[in-house]
Amino acid sequence: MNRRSFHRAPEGERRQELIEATLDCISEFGLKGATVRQIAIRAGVTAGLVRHYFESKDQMVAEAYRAVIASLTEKASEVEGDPETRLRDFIAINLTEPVADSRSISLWAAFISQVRVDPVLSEIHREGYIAFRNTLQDLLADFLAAKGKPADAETCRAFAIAINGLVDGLWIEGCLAGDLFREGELVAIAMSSVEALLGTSIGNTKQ
Amino acid sequence: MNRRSFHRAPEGERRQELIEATLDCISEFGLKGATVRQIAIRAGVTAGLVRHYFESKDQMVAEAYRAVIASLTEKASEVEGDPETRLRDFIAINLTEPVADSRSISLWAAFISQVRVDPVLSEIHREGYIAFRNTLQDLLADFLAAKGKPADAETCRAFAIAINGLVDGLWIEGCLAGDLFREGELVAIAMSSVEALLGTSIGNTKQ
DNA sequence: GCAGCTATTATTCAAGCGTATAATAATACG
DNA sequence: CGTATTATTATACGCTTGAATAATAGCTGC
Repeated sequence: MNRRSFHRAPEGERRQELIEATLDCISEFGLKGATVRQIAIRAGVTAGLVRHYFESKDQMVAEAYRAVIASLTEKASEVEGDPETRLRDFIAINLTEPVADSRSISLWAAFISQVRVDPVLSEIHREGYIAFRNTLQDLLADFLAAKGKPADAETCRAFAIAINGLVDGLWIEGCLAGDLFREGELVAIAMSSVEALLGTSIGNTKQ
Repeated sequence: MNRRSFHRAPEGERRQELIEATLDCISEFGLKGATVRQIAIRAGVTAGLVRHYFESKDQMVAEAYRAVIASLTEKASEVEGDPETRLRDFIAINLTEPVADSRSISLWAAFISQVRVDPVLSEIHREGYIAFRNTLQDLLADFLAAKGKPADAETCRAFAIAINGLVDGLWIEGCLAGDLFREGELVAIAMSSVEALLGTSIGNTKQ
């Protein structure tokens, strides 16, 4: 009747570990395979503990989704410097690791597939999407203004929609079939495409 | 001890019904909620019948995925007319119903989330992606040639990657948040974006 | 209109699911 | 150093799952 020995995790840390373990399981085994038991094994605890930190498994999964959205968003909103640099970095960040990798898209797709099913996830998604596009739209407004181009709201909106679509689409291509592209090819295509769309150089001189 | 009455379905028809019911359930309840019993109810049969037509539930799901890929692909590859018309129709078809709707993306996402998990689904995905991009690349080669623009393989490849990304990205935006866009807005943005990318009018005169 | 075939139903099974509960080991505090 | 607190383990429960099996209803050909 020996019980396992264990250590009590500091405030909030175990919660974080459980969420991370949830994401690991979802990306490796799918939503279906991310069972409470599997997640507990991954986190190095027993299954019962989940219910000590979360009201239900569903609630834990929803919080895990928030974490995914945050990680996909935060890197891109940390760009600094003049508008041109920020735009360039925004594009590059979203099309290279760690944002662009197969784990990310597995997680993203798993949750997207539930958006129609679960109103909670649906709301989390919508907030994240709007925030992401607004970040891009503001970036474009600054950039166009700096270039002396027309930057009215309607123009920026259309550009933001198009470039958001382009970046998302290339992100997906890269995540799902990265081996079909040469090193840096997707970023290069994105840069020249954005230049063509905006009708302006974005000084992609680092290459 | 009355048994339910039933009718024997003609060759192949029941298979098709089961696959359709599978897709209905996945889009409504997610992969997790698409149980053999739920699928059978949707198809109007009992659960046992599934195993009469398929070796396992997994095999049925894989065939359902093939059906999704086919339905997302076939409409776009049926375009006819001169290269300019075909390119325009290709874009429009992919960004309007029935290709662009919330059911489609739920299904697409559900399967994409499994690509890392299940090698069978992974292979189905890759074939579909390559076929789709090749269709687009051929379309672009014809179009550029007709316009007297350079249409070497490398150029077409880059354009195909970019436009594929753009269309996919806009498709996702439209599917997930269609209410954030005005009627026809996404198609219009796609058309003018492609014109900017290719540096050529695509005679979007129908508008 | 009957005999044979098989598509379909009905029922059962073991395994795995999320959750509930009780025992206990680790820590914090006087 | 002893005691209260609670994070964690261990175990059990009711339910659902995909699958296997046996019984039977509907069709086909003669």
